[in-house]
Formats: sequence, C-alpha cells, structure tokens
Amino acid sequence: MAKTIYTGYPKIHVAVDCVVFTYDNGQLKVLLYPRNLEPYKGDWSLMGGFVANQESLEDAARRVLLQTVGLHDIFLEQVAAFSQPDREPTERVISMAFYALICNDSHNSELVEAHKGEWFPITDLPPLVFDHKNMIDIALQRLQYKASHELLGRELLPSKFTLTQLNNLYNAIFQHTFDPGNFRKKVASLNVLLQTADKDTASSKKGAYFYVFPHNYEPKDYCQIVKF
Amino acid sequence: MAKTIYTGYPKIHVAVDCVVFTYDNGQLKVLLYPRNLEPYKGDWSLMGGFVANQESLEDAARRVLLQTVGLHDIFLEQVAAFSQPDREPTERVISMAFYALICNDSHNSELVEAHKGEWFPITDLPPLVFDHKNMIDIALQRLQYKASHELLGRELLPSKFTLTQLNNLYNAIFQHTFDPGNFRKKVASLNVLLQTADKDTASSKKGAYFYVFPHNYEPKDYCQIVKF
DNA sequence: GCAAAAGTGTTACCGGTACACCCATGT
DNA sequence: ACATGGGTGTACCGGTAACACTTTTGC
Repeated sequence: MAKTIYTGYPKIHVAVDCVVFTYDNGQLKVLLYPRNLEPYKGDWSLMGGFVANQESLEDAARRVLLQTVGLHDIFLEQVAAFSQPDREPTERVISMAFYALICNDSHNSELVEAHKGEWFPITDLPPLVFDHKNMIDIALQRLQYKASHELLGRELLPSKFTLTQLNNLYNAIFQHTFDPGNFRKKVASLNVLLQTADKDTASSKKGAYFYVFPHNYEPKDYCQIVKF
Repeated sequence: MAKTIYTGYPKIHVAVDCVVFTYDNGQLKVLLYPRNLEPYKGDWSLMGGFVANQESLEDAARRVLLQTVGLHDIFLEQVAAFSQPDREPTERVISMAFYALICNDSHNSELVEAHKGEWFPITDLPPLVFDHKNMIDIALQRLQYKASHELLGRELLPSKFTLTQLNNLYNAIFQHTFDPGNFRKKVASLNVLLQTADKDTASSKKGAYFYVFPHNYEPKDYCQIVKF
C-alpha cells in the first residue's frame, strides 16, 4: 500500500456526535452530557468522539455508543456533516452527526449515570455547546421522516407493546395528537404487527392486547406504504 | 487560538465528490470525468477535491464546481459521507458526496470539455471508480425526495419553460410517465408558477405558454404540499 | 353504577388516477 | 383535412379526518 500519493493535501480532525433518542414516560428524550474538555467544559453537549485511523464514521459512532449506553446493535443513521472551520472556537474539527434509537429499558443506565449523562425531553432542551442544537433539530427531522415512511417502534418500544403506546410514541415524535381510532386502523392496514395472546392490564381496566414486530421485520418491505 | 487541545487525535484526509445533475434533451444526466490520478487513472469518476484547511465541505464543493462548470450560486446539498477505511485502495480518504443541480445551457461547456468531462444519462452510466456509483444512487434518491416535496425546475430548466417541459423533467427524474393532464392540474393547484404572455412554438403548432418561477420563490413556503 | 381506557363503526370529504374529450395551428 | 401537441372536463376510487358509539373491568 503506497502511502504517498496524497501527501501535500491537508488532514483534518474528524469527529462524530450522537443524537441518542429514547421514548420514556410518554416523551421523546435526548441523551446529553456535560462536556468534559475545555472550552465550555461542563456545558451540555452531545456525546461524541474522534474518528480513529482504521474505523469508519459509523464504527466510531458505534464505539461511542457502546461506551456511553453499553449497547451493540443500535439503529444508527447519518444526519449531516458540520464543517464550518470556526464551529469550535479553538481548533478545527469536522463532525458527522448521527442519530440513534434505543429502548429505554434496555440500556445501561449505571453507565450513563457514571458519565453524568441525563435524558432531556425534546421539547425542553437546555442550551448546548457549538452547533449541537442544530444537530438535534435536523436529527428530529430525519426521525420524523423515517416515522412517516415506515412503522417505527421496534427500536424505541419494548418488545411487546400496546397500540396505545405506539400511538403515544407517534404523538411524541410529531408533537401532534393522532386520533386513536384512525391510528389503530392505519396500523392495522399495514399488516405489519402481530397480535399476541396476552394483555397489558397496567394502564387500563379492560386491558389492551400486546403486539410485536415479526422476528424478521424488514422496514423496506413496507416502505412507501405508511404516510402519516 | 490555542492549537494544542486535540493533539494526539488522528487527522484524516477529507474530500468532496460532486454529483452534478442536469436536464438535457429529455434526459437527466450526470457529469463524469476520467480520473487523473493513479490508481484507476482514466476510469470514470465524479469530480472531487480535497478540503482545504480554512473551508467548509460546502466551500470545497463550490470551489470544485466553479473549477469544473464555471458557475457560482449553484444549488448544492449534502448526500452522505463515505468513510470506509479501505474505500480507496491506496490511502484513506473520507469523502462527502454532494449533489448539484445546474441548467444545461448556463454552464461553461468549454471548461467541461477542457477537463474531458462528459454527460451521461442517469439510465446509462459507465462503470465508476470506488464507491462513486453508490454516491450517484443515493444522490438520485435525494433528488427524487426533493422533487416530491417541492416544485423542482428552477435549477434545472431555463428561466422560461412550458408545462410539458416540466412534465418531462419529472418523468426523467422519476423514470415514470406522469399523466400530462393530471400533472398540469397538480402544478396549477400549487399556485407557484407564473404564466407569461409568450408561447413556445418550437415544439408544437398550437404553441404552449411559457411559465416562470416568481423572482423570490421560496420552496419552503410550498413545502409539504407537493406529493408526486 | 360509573369512570376510564380499549376498540369499532359511520360518514363526509379531498386528492389522485384514468381516460375521454376539445383547441389551435402548420402543413 | 388532419395530424400533433396543448389544454380541459369528468367519473371513480381509496385514504384520511372527525367523531359517535360500544366493550370491558376495577373501583
């Protein structure tokens, strides 16, 4: 492997920043950390990290997520690259923003707390360092796009969930109250979910059937069908 | 400006690659060049370039476009970052793909020819180096998305155009024949275009009215209306 | 019985699709 | 007159929104 052909061209610090979404207590939340480097040490920021020599941007984001929420196999997608030369005040860093979806009760909360991470409702974010607020805004747009074009929920809900829970998840993602009757019919028409035999009796007297995603659920098979 | 805080973290070559679309002779076309460096020197590739120290990714893409098609003020949008460590066989380069839209008769064709650039129909692309085919595929998806959510044409058509031309542009973008009557009604319902007094008599005996985009056309004002 | 959440049914409306049909004009 | 592309009209169908209604069960 000849290592000389591109010498003379500049090299740049490249980082990733992760917008980690979860669904908890009826709200869509984002994971934030107090920044542990100067400048702006202590201010709220997304968790990120520099890209190492032998890893892709996705590899780097997965490494960061493993270190922060303790999970492999997370849904992860590029949001956008942020590359203004002065986006960080002291030194140039190009950062690729990713968004990730994790289920609230599957992640390692001790690990999160050990790094002083906190979950903030998307509707009530604190001031953030650099362009991180911008990253979250665009990540939310991507999430809404994804939720409009396929039935979302596998990554954000427990393995078994009721249609009302799914309804509330969509309400939280779009900040809009979808009619329960219509929502239910829409979901049924997609023929994606499987109804289970047992019911959730915790949040209603009557009890609501639990549903699950099929084991080999492939969103692409149902793409272009959903339009919320 | 303290230049020392991130020392120890690796720096990486960062490049941009441009998927330049135009609409010509009823076809959507992409601009390709014979690669002028080893490896794969002479094979077809997108035009690209390395990112300099004091420019953003967008700045770099605009610089490349100015050098290749001789235009400022081009519509430009990020597609995705390609970052597999081995995506180029000899040395690691992270590349941000952009797509650009230019009007066929406004660009500098001598400049294109001077660099041996050629326009290929999107339906008939030659083999491409590295992951450039992948970049074009995703860029086309983005273009289709954009064309679904706003009325596209200002960047790809002459300033005055007929509804049939616009219809054909959409046909080329989606590789699908939209019904002329329905297309025309759909466009009319958006209340975006302005009808001019003069007609195009070149392609029909009756003559077809020319339309224009308003001077201060803002796609966002009409966003979420169009759904082709 | 009643409140509360689950789940079903009804209806009106809007937008897309398919396709038939007129219009203007150069040859 | 007729072929050609421009442009209009209509009838149907499916999805969505709004909302009334029934069901189940714990208190």
